[in-house]
Amino acid sequence: MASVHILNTLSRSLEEITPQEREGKTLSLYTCGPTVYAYAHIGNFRAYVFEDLLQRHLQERGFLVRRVMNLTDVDDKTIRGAHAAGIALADYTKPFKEAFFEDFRTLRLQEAEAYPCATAPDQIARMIAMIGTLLEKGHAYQVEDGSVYFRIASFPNYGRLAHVDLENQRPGQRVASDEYDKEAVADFALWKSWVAEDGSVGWESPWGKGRPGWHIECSAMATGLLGETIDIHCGGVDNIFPHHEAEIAQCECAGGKPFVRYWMHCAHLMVEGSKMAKSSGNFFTLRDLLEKGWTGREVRYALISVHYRGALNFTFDGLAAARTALGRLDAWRERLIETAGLENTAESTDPSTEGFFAALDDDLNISSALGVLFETLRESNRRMDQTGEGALTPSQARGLLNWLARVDGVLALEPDAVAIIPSEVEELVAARAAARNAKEWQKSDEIRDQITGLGWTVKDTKEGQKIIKA
RNA sequence: GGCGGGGUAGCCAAGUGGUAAGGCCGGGCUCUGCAAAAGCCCCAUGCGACGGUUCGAUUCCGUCCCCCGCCUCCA
Repeated sequence: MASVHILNTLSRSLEEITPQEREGKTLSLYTCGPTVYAYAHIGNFRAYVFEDLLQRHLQERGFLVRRVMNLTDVDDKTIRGAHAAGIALADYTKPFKEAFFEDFRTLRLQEAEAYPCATAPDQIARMIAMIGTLLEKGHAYQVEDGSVYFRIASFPNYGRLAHVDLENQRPGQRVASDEYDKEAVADFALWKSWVAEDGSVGWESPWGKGRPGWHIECSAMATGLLGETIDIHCGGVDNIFPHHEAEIAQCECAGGKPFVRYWMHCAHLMVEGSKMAKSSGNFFTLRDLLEKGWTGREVRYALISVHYRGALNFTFDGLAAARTALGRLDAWRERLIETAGLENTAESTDPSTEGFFAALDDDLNISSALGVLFETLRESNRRMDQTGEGALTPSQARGLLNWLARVDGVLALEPDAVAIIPSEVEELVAARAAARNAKEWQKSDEIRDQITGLGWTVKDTKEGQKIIKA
């Protein structure tokens, strides 16, 4: 039985992932989702692609993964955006939510079990209940304007995840005007009382009209849907402090149980040496890249092919490399299909191919896994070049295809569905075949130009003409 | 200042106390009417710098240099 090991941010050591129940197979996975005030950029999606790889590999290893991803649809930025647009908050966030799910599918991310929204009435109710509990237990306090803050001094473990000592922290640049009467600078808002800029945004609570703080949103949604102790919690490294630290404080103070067993964080996507961020303006959305002619799976490959804990420099050279590598994989796949023919029985693959999954067991070592994939590709191509002794047999090809199906289950990089070839193009291809048989090369080339003019590319292979969308 | 991640061929990148995976680019060849595609082969005496330990270090230890991130609502 294979065991999956990951680097736990909390312990900073490699740990084997095990279910909470002795004989169980289920793992709960909570992943911080987007704030829907704009289109998510591909830096955001790097985290989601990493989480998708994690989920798929855990499934390959026999676990049942219950994944929840939240959508933050109320915060300063969404309120500001709605206000600027002069529309209701829900109307402002709706198109960004829809776009997010569209991008999600384009990148072949597996569906989560639930996507709770912070503004859902049941979630708001849960947040209010949690805040009430924290107040009762003395972990929170209300200030003059009605806002409620978490009392960090009441939770000695605060800072354990990030390994920070609050005494050594430099004060941040921002000092919000509504936080002047906090007990301690580091105390964070659980409930923000309504102010004029909030417009129509606000919910009634025991502390008056207001809205939840960002941290309590995640705490409430995570424990509400997955239970008081979650197995794996992921996010970007920038969320370790203070967001995840705050989540721990809230959940463990309110519930009294350990909040998360394994914390995993992925490094940033970089652009020319700096972190890709909306605030820096150096970002690309998936839409930007699709418009430039890149496909979802090419972007997925580029994002998935670097280990999640290393910074990934985003470049168009990198995308081009992804495209070429995928083309090789596609050609190999087709060759295997041809070699396998109608053969049903599969010969087991070389044991070394299991190295692909073993590499992922080791904290998702994707580079090593891809190394196995491409070595397998070359070795079997070599054998398909041969005839007679040593040549790849149909049943061996079938075995490799079966293995490849498992690899696809984890990487999800199989080719897009073949585009439907218009009858007009089909006719030209047939005419060209006839011209080629008659060795009328000039006519053949003319027809090829016509096909190209219609937006298709024709290639002459040993098996005849192949047509792909240009 | 505190904490964390990193410096491996033109680019991306894995890895190991015993002599450097893999991908892209580039070069060669094969296939081929041409073109394109594809396949195979080649491509780091070298792993930020300098010391030390060792039979042997890119890998361990020490010192130093450089890059990036977080430090209160950024994945």
